[in-house]
Amino acid sequence: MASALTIAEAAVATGLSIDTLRFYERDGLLLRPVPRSAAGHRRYEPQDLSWIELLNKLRATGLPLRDIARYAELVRAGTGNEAERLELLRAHRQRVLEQLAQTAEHLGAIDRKIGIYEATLDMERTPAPEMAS
Amino acid sequence: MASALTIAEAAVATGLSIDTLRFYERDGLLLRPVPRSAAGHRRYEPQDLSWIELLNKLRATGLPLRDIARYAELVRAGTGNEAERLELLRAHRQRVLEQLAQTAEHLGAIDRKIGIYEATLDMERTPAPEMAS
DNA sequence: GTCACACCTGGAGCTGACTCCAGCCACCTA
DNA sequence: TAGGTGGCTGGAGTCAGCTCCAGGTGTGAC
Repeated sequence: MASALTIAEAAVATGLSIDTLRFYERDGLLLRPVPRSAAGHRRYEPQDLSWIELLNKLRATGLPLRDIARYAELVRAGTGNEAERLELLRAHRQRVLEQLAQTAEHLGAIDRKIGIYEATLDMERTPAPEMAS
Repeated sequence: MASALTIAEAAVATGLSIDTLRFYERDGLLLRPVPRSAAGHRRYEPQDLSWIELLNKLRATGLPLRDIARYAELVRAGTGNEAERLELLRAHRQRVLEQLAQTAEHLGAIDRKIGIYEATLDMERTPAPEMAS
């Protein structure tokens, strides 16, 4: 089994820091305690890494760690609570959509501001033609 | 001049809390100290409110308060630094675009996850037709 | 065997962005 | 003139999400 990563490798693979990986585990954000080597060192298996990838996506889209912990708890509890998991994801999806729309709108305002500065600077570079000459 | 708002009114108008309005002012995020009434109470004028609206958009799109303070500082310094302001806004715009793209991508993954749960629950509700009968 | 190295734990510290509080003042109303 | 309301200040507290640290262990290289 070549496919178990050390914590340093897992950090590179997931884009998280070593400290953050340990912190997430302590906080119950993972589906299980990461398996250990004989020496007690963490060995991340593919299932651990793919869960962390999902976790990263949820976090990057703004789901608080508390909610991710709740979701992990549901998954750990096994089949039977799929409706609640679905509800959690749908609620998050909804917020993400709203946030996307908002951001796009605000981006428009920022773009207009940029346009104004561009015009200002353009005018400086090519001043209005002088009256005589 | 009916158009100057108390801090309580400004809070409603901007969606910020009274404490946050004072905090932003203390931290130099506004273009000027908000004018005061004879009693020393803040009176927000239209120009203050419209700056706060821009501030809100920058913040809502993820620009750190430190960078907003820097931008405010440039605006306060008057004409002559438009290139730097433009640079700041363009850099922010770029990050917002990247973040939008990322979020949209992650949303896709979340949607797929939702699809899986929906399928699971659907199957439960309408079990496969039985063999005999 | 001793050195470096990667990793371990529990707990403290930090950053960003607020939020709350005590103690005070000014205006209005009855 | 007494009480209530709304605002003031400076400073402390809070919360999320990490990040750092001291002191310790197991493993391989020389």
